[in-house]
Amino acid sequence: MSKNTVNSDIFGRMLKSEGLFINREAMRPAYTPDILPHRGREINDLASVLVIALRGETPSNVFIYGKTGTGKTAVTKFVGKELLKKGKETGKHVNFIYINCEVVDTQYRLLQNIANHFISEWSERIPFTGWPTDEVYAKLREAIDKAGGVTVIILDEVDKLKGDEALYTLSRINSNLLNAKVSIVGISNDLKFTEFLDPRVKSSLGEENMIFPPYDAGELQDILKQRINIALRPSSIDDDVVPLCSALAAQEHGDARRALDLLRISAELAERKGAPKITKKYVKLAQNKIEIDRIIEVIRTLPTQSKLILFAILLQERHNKKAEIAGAITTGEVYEVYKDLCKKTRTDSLTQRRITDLISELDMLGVITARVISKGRYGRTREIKMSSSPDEMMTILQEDDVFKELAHYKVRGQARLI
DNA sequence: AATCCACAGGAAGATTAGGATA
DNA sequence: TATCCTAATCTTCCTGTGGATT
Repeated sequence: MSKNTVNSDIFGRMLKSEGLFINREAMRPAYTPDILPHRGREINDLASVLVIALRGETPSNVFIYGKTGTGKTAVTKFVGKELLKKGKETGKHVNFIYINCEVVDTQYRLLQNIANHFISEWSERIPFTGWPTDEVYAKLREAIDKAGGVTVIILDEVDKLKGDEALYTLSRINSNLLNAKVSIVGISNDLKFTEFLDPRVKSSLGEENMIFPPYDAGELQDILKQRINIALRPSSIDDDVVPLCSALAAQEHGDARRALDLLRISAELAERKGAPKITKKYVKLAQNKIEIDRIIEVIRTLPTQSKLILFAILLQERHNKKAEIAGAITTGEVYEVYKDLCKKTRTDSLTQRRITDLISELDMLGVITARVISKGRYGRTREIKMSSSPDEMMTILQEDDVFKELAHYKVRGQARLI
């Protein structure tokens, strides 16, 4: 935006200006396209298990594994949609319920959710809380039986479900039904998930297992191209952008969501800059933005103690820079500043042993880099560095009330050896 | 070659928080 | 509601160590 434009009717002008998008939604993770490239096999496999429902019989329970962004959710939703469509065409009674267990994560809420799917009357619905769990279960049985037919229940991210009792209850439900049939499709990105399950649940849930392999770079390219056709204006993208996004996402275990995010954010950044084309430059910027957003989110959800440590690191680094002290920060320095911060905020301080662990935790989260080095005669310690953008981190930390009173805190000068 | 710093990081036990159970 | 259980957190005590210095 140039400085001499008038500030009136900003939205009007923004709407009029040619954007890069035709259909922004098609780039979002939640969007399910009509064609899923390179997932024909998986669609077929799942469908061949579930067709049985259209013959009025109970399909085997299925367990689907695969890393994030390998199309598990998209495939199951797609097959579900087709199943419902065919059910309607052929007059067979088929129900399809999709539940994300990260949102609905307790036995009560799971049963309540499924039951409410069958109950349209608001007054009849099961409340969020208040009923004994077995009563919800009874109501659920009643509702499913009344609806009849075959019900396919998708449990996305089953590993997030608290306790395996919910799964046990559900896997047994068929023996309590007279008029209806239920089969369960569990989705998880944790391959080791079933190892910790009750063996009874394990055998009943894993009648059929499917593994979704990650996409390779070429497949990712096809996915991106397909979305680009729907989402973007023609010739609004450089030829080398798609290969780049695909290659970057392929490095991260072939995550299609990642590739799409990268492309969408590149497009958004390019559009915001008023660029006519998405170029490599914007992919780099997008990558950077994703990383910063991730770090910001991590910091925001950090426990107070870790925030204090990070704050101490930031302060010490700022102090060192100002005093022109070369070299990275050490654990001991951080601990001293940290203890002082605790005193100022009247927080209980932890021992240095624990701080050691918390520092390596911050390192694993990618917020800082902490490498063990030896300074010979002067001991062994961790060399702590900020990964990037300390100013943003500072801003985020300051959202926390604990830091309100530390706004003007200064690290007192201390003599440093070496 | 021996010393010794300034911590790393393992082991085990104590404390705490949160959730399940009676 | 009380109490019991478990997993996570934290402390205490400890041994180990890379390499500049002596």
